[in-house]
Amino acid sequence: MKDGPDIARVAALIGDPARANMLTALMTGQALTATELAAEAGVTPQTASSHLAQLEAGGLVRPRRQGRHKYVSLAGEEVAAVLEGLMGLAAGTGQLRTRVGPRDAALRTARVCYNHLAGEMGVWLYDALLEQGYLLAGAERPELTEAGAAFAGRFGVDLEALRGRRSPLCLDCLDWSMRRTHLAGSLGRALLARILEQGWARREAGSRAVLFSASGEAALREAVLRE
Amino acid sequence: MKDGPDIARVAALIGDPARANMLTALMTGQALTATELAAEAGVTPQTASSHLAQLEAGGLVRPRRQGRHKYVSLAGEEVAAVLEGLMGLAAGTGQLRTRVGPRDAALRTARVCYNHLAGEMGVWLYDALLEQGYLLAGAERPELTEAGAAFAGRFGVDLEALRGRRSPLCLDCLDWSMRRTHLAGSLGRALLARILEQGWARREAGSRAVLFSASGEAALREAVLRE
DNA sequence: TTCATGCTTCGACCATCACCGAAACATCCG
DNA sequence: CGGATGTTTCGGTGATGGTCGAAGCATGAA
Repeated sequence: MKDGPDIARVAALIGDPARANMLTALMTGQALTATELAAEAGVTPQTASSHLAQLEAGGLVRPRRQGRHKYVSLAGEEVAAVLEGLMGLAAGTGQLRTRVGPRDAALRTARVCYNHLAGEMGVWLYDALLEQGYLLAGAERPELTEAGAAFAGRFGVDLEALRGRRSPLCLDCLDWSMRRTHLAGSLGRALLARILEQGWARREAGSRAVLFSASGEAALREAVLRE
Repeated sequence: MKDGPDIARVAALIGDPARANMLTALMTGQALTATELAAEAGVTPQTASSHLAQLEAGGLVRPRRQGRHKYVSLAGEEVAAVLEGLMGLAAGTGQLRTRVGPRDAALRTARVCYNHLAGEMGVWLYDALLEQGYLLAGAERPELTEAGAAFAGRFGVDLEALRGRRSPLCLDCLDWSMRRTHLAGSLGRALLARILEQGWARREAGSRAVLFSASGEAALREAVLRE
């Protein structure tokens, strides 16, 4: 039966190890050049070029030319969410590729998921926002309450600017390590940006890890939990 | 470079058209037999068997043998969520195939499966017991909770008598019209017995059909959902 | 301009894997 | 018991697609 949605085509794109490595590398949210991605995937630039062409045609990544460089980033949050979901499935079947180490622990604690916060801290933040009544879950997408809008203001997020964009304000994203939902969308991205701006946490170069300082973590909890 | 689980393995599983068609067919939540899935995928049973073995090894589907048939269903909600996400990524979201099950409407609605309730009502009852927290699924056999025991008492079931017997209290049984799980075991039998005793439904002579009256159906829903 | 760097296209090689025929195995029915 | 149906294993074939070398653009620097 040849009909049906082209789920196979998209999945086959992700299904190649070289392309999967590229996409995983792009989960940091950074835009990488074609040669950098070739190195990540462990293939020659020729091969990487072919892969990137396919990923573009499949709508998974978005290229941006700058001079003679070609910067590539994930096409959007939906792509990141699907990749995160796939990681959850892979982790669930015990097919971890990396042996557990200190770096893994850091990733589990807090990491970047495309452009928002994931890991234990991400899940905690999501749950806390729900508990404080700032966020309403249950529907197709989470919804920000009035109290939540006020909170965002206190947090230093310019909601009006975010609402003007096309991308949705709030989105659910599934965490592969926690198997729980955390907050994506432009609000999720803005919250992470503020956390970094405040110096509560910093990003490890070339990694998805987000390193909170002890005082930074306390400050975040304080900011979210205060009534 | 290599952080996170190996998504290529899982994605490659979904990436084959035949397997993708199988998974898409399973998105209804129904369990399908191996030959039915072969037809869905448009391949021979031999090929389908190979695909199913891979999907099982990858943890995407869960098999269940009943007689000489092999019923296969999705391994869990996470799998369905990922498939849903992939469908969203696919540009032209295709249509879902709708399979028509049994011919007799009455049998499909409610019937006797050996000694317990099957059909739409049977599946509804099973789901409702889960949702109310009366039943715990997921293990080898469903388990009755304390609240479930209390419910059984209110329902008029003598649990002590049932527990004395050798036959298991709770058993999963696969519905041939819904292709979903419903409750068998001595408790399943006792529940059906009480339903008939209360006059909520009656059996049609010489048939497996169980005919609920409108008030009887309402009474059953009331009894299960109250609180 | 000439050279260097980054990316893409072309061509060919080759491993992987889906596919099916045949046959074995398992289960149910009469 | 034998016959029918559903599922699995095995062996061999064929095709899709990843891979790289070599060469062809494109951009930036000297």
